Amino acid sequence: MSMLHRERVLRAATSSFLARGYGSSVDDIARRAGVAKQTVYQHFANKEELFKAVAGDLAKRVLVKLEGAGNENEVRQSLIRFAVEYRKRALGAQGIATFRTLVPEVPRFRAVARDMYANTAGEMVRRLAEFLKETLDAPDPAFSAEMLMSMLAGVDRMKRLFAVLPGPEGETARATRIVDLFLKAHQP
Amino acid sequence: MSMLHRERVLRAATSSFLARGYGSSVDDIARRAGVAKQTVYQHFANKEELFKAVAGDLAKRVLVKLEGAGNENEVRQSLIRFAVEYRKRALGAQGIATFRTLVPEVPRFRAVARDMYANTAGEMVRRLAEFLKETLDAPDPAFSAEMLMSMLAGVDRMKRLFAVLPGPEGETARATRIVDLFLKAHQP
DNA sequence: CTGCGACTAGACTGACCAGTCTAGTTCCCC
DNA sequence: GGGGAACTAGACTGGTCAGTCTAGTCGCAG
Repeated sequence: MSMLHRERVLRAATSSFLARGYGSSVDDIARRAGVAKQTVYQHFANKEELFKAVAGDLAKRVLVKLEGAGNENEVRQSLIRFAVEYRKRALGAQGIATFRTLVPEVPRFRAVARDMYANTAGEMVRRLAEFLKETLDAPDPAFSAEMLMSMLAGVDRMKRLFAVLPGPEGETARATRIVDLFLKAHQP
Repeated sequence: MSMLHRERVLRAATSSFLARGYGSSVDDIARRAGVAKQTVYQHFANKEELFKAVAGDLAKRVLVKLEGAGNENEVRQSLIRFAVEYRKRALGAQGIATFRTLVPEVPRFRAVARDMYANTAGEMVRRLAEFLKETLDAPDPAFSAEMLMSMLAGVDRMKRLFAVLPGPEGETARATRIVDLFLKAHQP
């Protein structure tokens, strides 16, 4: 029973925090979980601990695979696949809601926030850098990785965060255009 | 008297909202302004209106000038000056605090948020696109402008938002490196 | 059948807060 | 000197919320 209820609470808390931020009430979370408020406190010491648990779960959902490649065209294809997938996670409704929920609470949870960054965007940069080092022989792969990630989710994330509708360009087309610009900047 | 007090309230509200988000209490803002709570309500119908006024003021502080240029090296220098200045505003303590304050409240003020984007980052993209069209003859200047803005404040903004310390590289050096990468991608 | 641990509904405390109201002050304009 | 607009301190209402407490239910292990 115990773990089952814990899961229910965690799921309800996730959707509640995503929808209304840290301001969501514990009463509301308990109601959504179909559980008594006391049960919430049986599994989590207080609201902050519950939030940390939710935040940890949420952060993990951003990670994207990045497969190796042989010739030059395969590198491009791999990067495009990566780009499309990463944008799907980072710019999708859930990614944006996650961002909106976590960002304002960072001052309250500085250490946790740092870890979360390291396990998500930071980890992504590391993997991408490794890939670029092997395939493109980039002189500063970490820098290159950061630039590609920035182009994939810089202004476009801002637009979504500020409720601005994205342009008419298709997702794949935009990802491809960005990867090609990136590759052009990395020609020998 | 009237305007003087209005200003005091606005300034106090700005620093309060920046420090604690929309959750700041009106009592607190009035106290910081050295003013009775009633006076706040004499100038702003309610807390939401006060927040909108503050948000409008805050947003305007991001805009950066972009001066014209003649030969190729001057273009580079102009872009570097722009890059350094833009990063100073977008990534400085106040820029980050502004971001943290506004982002979670967007759902509450969708229309205002859209306008704010249009007047700041959006306007910036337009000006930059105009500049790139004239100086670099870029085929899609709006896209190029978005990519430069993304590289200037993509991953680096994320790092600051998540309390991750930025690397040891100096601000000017990083801005220069980004501009050079951008220019390399736009060679004919 | 006994005792225990997880659960339930719901009441309760203490705190905080937006917004209103009262009663009185200060200052300026007519 | 009279009137009005902006101001003051502070009390008050009605609401929300985190976290605790009570009293009781349910199922299971010994």
